Amino acid sequence: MEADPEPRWLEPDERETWMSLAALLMRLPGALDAQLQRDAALTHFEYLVLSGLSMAPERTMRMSDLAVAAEGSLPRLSQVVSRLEKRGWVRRFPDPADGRVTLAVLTDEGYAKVVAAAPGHVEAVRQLVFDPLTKPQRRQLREIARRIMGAVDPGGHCPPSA
Amino acid sequence: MEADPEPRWLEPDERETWMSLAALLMRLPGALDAQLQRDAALTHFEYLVLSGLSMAPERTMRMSDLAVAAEGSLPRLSQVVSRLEKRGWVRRFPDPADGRVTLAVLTDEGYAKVVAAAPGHVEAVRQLVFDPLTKPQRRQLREIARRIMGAVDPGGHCPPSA
DNA sequence: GACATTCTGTTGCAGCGTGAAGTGAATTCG
DNA sequence: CGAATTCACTTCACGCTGCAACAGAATGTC
Repeated sequence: MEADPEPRWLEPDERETWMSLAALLMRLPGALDAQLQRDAALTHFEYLVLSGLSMAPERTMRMSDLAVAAEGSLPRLSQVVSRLEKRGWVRRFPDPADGRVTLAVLTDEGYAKVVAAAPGHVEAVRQLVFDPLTKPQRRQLREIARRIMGAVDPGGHCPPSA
Repeated sequence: MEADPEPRWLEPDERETWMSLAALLMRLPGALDAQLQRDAALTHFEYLVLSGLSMAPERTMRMSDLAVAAEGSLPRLSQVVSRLEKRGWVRRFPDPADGRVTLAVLTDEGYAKVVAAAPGHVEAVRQLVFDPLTKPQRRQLREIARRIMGAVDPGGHCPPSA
C-alpha cells in the first residue's frame, strides 16, 4: 500500500498532453450538446440513438444492441427511448420471436428529425474537430482514438488498426 | 433554412474518426471516474480541484480561478467545494483584500488525500491513454487536443502551439 | 455621499445518469 | 413436467450538473 515512493509519474510534456486532453474531455461534449440542444432540442446521446436507428435495417434494433451502438448503458437507453417515444420519434414493441427482447423502431417523424438535425451536427463536428487539424493529424486522430478505446474497453468492437 | 441539399458531409474515414472519438468521449471519463471512485472515493472533477489547489502557492486559490483551472463552471465548483469542505479537505474564507472574493485552501488532510490518490490516478491515465500510443502519437495528441480546444473555447488559455 | 452598475459567489430548481432492485420471459436441469 | 437460474429490460432512489435567480461587496458616476 506504500511500497512505491516514486510511481511512474508523467513526464512534463506528457503532463501537458494530459491536461489538454482532460480539458477536451470536459468541454467538447458540452459544446456538442449545446449545438444540438439549441438547434434541435436534442441531447448528443439522443442524437446517437436516433442516428443509430436510422442506419439500421428496417430502422429497427434490439435495445441491447442499440445501447452498445450508442456507447451507453441499458438503463440509460431505456429512459432516453421513453422520452423519444413520448415525442413520437420512436416506437417500442416486444420481439415476436423472443418475449424478453424489445425492438425499437424509428418512426417517419423520427427519421425526419434526424435528417433535419444531422447537417447542423455534422457542421459542428467539422468546426470543432476537423477544421482545426491538418490532414495528417486527422489520420493520426483516428488511430489514437482507436488505441485508447482499445485500452478503455478491451472487449470492444473497435479493432486497434483493422 | 433549407438551401443546402448537400451540406459538407464527413468523408468515410472522417466518419470513422469521429465515431472513435465520440466513443472515447462517452467512455474515457467514466473509466477515469470509476478508478478514482473505487480507489479514492473521489470524482474526477473533485480530484482536479484538490490537485489544482495542491499546486497553487499557499495551496490557496480564488474560487473563480480554481473553476477555470478545473475546467468547470462556478456553480459546479461551489457545490463541489462544499462537499470537500464537509469532508475536511478544503476550507473557505473571504479574501481580506476584497470581500467579494472567496479563497479556498487545501487542508493538510486534503493534501494527504491528493498525495494518496495521485499515483493510482496517474497510473490509470498511463494505462488508458499513454501506454497504447507510440511516441509520435503522444506528441501529436498534445497538438491535436490543443487545436480542438482552441476551436471549442476560442478565448481559452491553451495557445494552439506555443 | 448616494445610487446604479458590475463583479463574485451561493442557492434552488429541473433534468440527466448511474447502480440496485424488480418484472417477466426463456432456458436449463433434476 | 416443474423449479431454479439466466437473460432482457424497466423502474426506482440517489447524486451530480447546468441554468437562472439571488445576495453581498466593490466600483464608477453625478
